[in-house]
Amino acid sequence: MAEVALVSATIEDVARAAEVSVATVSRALRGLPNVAPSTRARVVAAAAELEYVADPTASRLAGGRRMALGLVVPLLGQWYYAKLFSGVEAVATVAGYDVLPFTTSGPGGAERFVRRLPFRKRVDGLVLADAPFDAEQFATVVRTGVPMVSLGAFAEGVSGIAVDNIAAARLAVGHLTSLGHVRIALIGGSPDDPFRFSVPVDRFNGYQQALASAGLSFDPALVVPGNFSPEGGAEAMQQLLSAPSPPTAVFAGSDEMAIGAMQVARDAGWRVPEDLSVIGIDDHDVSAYVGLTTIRQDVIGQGERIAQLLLERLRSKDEPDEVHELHPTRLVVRRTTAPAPVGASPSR
Amino acid sequence: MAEVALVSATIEDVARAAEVSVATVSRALRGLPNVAPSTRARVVAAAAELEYVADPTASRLAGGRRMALGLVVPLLGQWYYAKLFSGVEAVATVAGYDVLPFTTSGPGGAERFVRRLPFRKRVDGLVLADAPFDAEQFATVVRTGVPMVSLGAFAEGVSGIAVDNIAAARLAVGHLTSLGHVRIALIGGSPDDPFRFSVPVDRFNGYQQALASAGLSFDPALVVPGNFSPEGGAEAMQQLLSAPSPPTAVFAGSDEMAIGAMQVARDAGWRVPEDLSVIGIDDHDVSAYVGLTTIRQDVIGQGERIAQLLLERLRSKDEPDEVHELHPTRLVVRRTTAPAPVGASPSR
DNA sequence: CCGGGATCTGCAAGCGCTTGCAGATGCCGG
DNA sequence: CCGGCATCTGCAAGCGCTTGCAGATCCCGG
Repeated sequence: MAEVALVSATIEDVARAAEVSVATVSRALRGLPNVAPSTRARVVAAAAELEYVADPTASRLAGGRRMALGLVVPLLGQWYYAKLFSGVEAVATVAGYDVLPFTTSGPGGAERFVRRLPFRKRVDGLVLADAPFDAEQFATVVRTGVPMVSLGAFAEGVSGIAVDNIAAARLAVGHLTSLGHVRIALIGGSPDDPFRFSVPVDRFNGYQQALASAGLSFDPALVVPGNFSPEGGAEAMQQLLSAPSPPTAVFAGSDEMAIGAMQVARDAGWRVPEDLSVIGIDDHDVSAYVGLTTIRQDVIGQGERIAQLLLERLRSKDEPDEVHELHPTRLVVRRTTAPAPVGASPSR
Repeated sequence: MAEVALVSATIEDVARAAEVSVATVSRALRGLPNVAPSTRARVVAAAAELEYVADPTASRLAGGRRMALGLVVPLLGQWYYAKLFSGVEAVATVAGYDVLPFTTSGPGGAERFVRRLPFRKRVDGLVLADAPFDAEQFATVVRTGVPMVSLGAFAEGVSGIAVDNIAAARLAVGHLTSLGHVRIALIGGSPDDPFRFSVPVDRFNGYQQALASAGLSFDPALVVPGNFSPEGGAEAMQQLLSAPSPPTAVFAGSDEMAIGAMQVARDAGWRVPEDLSVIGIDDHDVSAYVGLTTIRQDVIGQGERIAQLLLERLRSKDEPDEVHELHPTRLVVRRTTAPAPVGASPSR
């Protein structure tokens, strides 16, 4: 049993114990070639005896690699980003990388992030998730030369993945039109919403396309921002309810907004799905349990994939080809969507 | 406009540009005393011109402090831990610390964590959140000498905070008994559940105390594990429904379990709250929007507080007094609890 | 028995900072 | 006008590793 390690062993202690040089210890412990098996065994034994672990800070300095990935997200603590983080973290950890979160919606927001570029010299690569940057800000970030990949929105020069938001929106709205709905509202992020960048735009486009496919007209009064939160969804629904000619179905850009919206509708005496159909996007952990029809996406899987992409990029010396992957979504029908109420299809 | 910084400036570049020594640059930029104002200005200007930022890795090595906090949680990506993370991260960031997550429920679980002690030499301090360690494992972690604080369960020798789970459970069950409920089920973590450690135990005790206070008898058949997930809550409810004498009210140890339970009950034709009252703990983001009555706790606030506690501990040279803070909870009555159905109060 | 390549190991120079110590300078009161 | 102290600055030794290079050893075929 070893003593309490008030000051823990360094590589030098191990070298002394194994009667080799520190260089050999370093090579032996990291599994590098050109170390005699017997030597390696001796080193490993000494290291174990001393409970030695290499100081990552020193390794990083000497090795020139930070062994850390940055994850830029609007905020932590929201369902989507928490799942994303766990996916990224899982893959990064296995590869020996730490992952450092950077938020762009805290105090100062994206502007502060771009002014400080806090990831400089701390990470080897960056995952930009729904980065709310304008073109100039984006260019500033790119100019740091830090390898990066993007999630949720594609940018020239940067590999990335995203779900096909246009397709997802079409899937959702198509489900509603196939149920006979004619007045279909969209609760999205606001146009100037920093969150999820092009995501709301794509979903809006998909929404319009689906309406067009079904021969339905587009009514701007049925499009309201929802801020990707239950509160925002609730406010949006409030607004829709007071419209001169309210919708019979709502497509919300996230399940959290959908849940907020449903609540308001029910409070106002509308039955879901009899009077109002509601569909979301995400398949949030609780969605199955509130019966919400939704477009499912695999957020953890996206996190894992984007981390892999970044790690590959870091491994390959030569700049790899730019890749833009579209991840699939799936319609999950539950109990918040139903055929349009009869006689409730007004203006056309 | 500076050139593209393929290789970024080091402290030596700045020293050269400002015509001072690297030592002076270091002192000037960090705001240390004994630097002439004019010198400091010159250094700051040079640093700005070169877009210099100190390499944290080098600072850490030289400074002897890792400037990182470890956050040990069962898993990321769950509501509670995501919120916690964001609270910890906010405070740590302001103080210049990174926060590294460590999960204890992934592959290998707590055992792997204790065997590897992956936080060694990487963090200056550790937040143990609902650490699922037995006494021996806990001792091993403590023996590393890394300063630590705990969240969710108190341990001798370690400062920490927690919500008063006994009180919270009493509050919840008291609410139900005051509504006339007599058969009240508890959905908690399982006894051998790694998650949240003493939390389920405390809540169980509070549950029993509240029953006793109301003069109600305790029925072990009404206590089932729920694993702190919606799925677990659903399974638990399934079990309760098939009990010979089912409950009229359910107290779930988390809102996610409550939501899962409600769904199953409703699927089985029970009306909530007319036939079955349900109360949770947490006040999850969506709880307000599904009308769930709950015991609210401020998770982000707990994260902020525990981070402060740890930072204070790191700052003070002398070992500070051990502190055990109990954080308040609050009953939030919504629409899932109601008076016990009449004529439905059987065995007593 | 010898030369040369393959293997193994050690030396020492960093990686980019921080910091204790000492030297240089400037200022004050006596 | 001088000694002494306070203020400012630089020197250089680390922090604990990694890695290019060269020396030492060993083995084999010729």
